[in-house]
Amino acid sequence: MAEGVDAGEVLGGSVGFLLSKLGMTSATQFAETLEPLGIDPRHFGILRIVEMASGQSQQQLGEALHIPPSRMVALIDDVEQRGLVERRRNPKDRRAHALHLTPKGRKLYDQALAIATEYEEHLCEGLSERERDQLLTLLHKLAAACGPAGSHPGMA
Amino acid sequence: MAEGVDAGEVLGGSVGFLLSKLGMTSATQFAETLEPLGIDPRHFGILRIVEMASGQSQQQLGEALHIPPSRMVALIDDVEQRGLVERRRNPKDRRAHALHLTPKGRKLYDQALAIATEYEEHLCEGLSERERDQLLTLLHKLAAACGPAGSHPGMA
DNA sequence: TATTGTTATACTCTATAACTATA
DNA sequence: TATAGTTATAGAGTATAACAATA
Repeated sequence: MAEGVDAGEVLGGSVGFLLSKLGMTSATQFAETLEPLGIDPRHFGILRIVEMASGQSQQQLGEALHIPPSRMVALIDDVEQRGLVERRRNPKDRRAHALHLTPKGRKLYDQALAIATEYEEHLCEGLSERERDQLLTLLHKLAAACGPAGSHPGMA
Repeated sequence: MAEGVDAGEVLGGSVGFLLSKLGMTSATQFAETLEPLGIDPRHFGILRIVEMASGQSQQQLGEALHIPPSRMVALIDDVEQRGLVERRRNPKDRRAHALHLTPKGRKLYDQALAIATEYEEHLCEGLSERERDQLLTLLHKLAAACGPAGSHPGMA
């Protein structure tokens, strides 16, 4: 039998350990809820930033997300082949690709947002409204101290 | 210029997003503080579980951590070559390796624990004692709802 | 000459499954 | 025959740097 060993619950009193564990678990679960849409959290991140900053070039977005150019190619290829994002030639600078959501992309982004909201509810369902606000506040405090804002390191 | 795009701060109101982002950031930072010791968080996890469950076999520990046998080999090879963990033949079953910390391994584990504690302090230094307790309580609540306990998924 | 996007190469990490030695 | 540990192989994902088109 394998239960001579009880893994884990020693560092349960550590914020860092819990944060890292919960962060990974919730990210995995979120990815699973996104699966029916055929995308993963990184695609979601791309759709989100293209929506926020329509018409920007690949490398501009890549810089904002700390993704190297060569990786952006594959990522954008991916969402483009699904008909979610469109590469348009910029007439002012024909080297650059201006990125835009297609109608299909916008629709799917909205669906993904809805799923994200739903997952957020699920994640927090053990918490009262007040506890949830507290948690958010505390996490923001931590985030402020924990390195210079920036985007989600999971993209990079 | 690349700052036409302000990445990230839209989902800042999401517990899931913050959790995942902070978890990854803190894990990376913790790995960096461990670097002077020549180990990373996974080695630390191995040392920790060997310390907790001395004399267990590779596969018993692997099961507890959800690490497949073939990966355990490389991991244990690693800590053994550094003289931190010892594989002893079990006379009762000579197929199995009983794992033990060496004196050097124990010393390094203690050092790593000290570093972990120090990093934990650093991580929480923006929080009052009371806030820190609150956060810990809230994270535990979340953890209870978020899948069946288990060990840190980063090991598996 | 510098820059956007692309491609090619090489490297790391991992899981799968074959293998050995013991049982 | 079944199990502990090991090794071999193949696949995914990635960064690096060379490359083409345009500026």
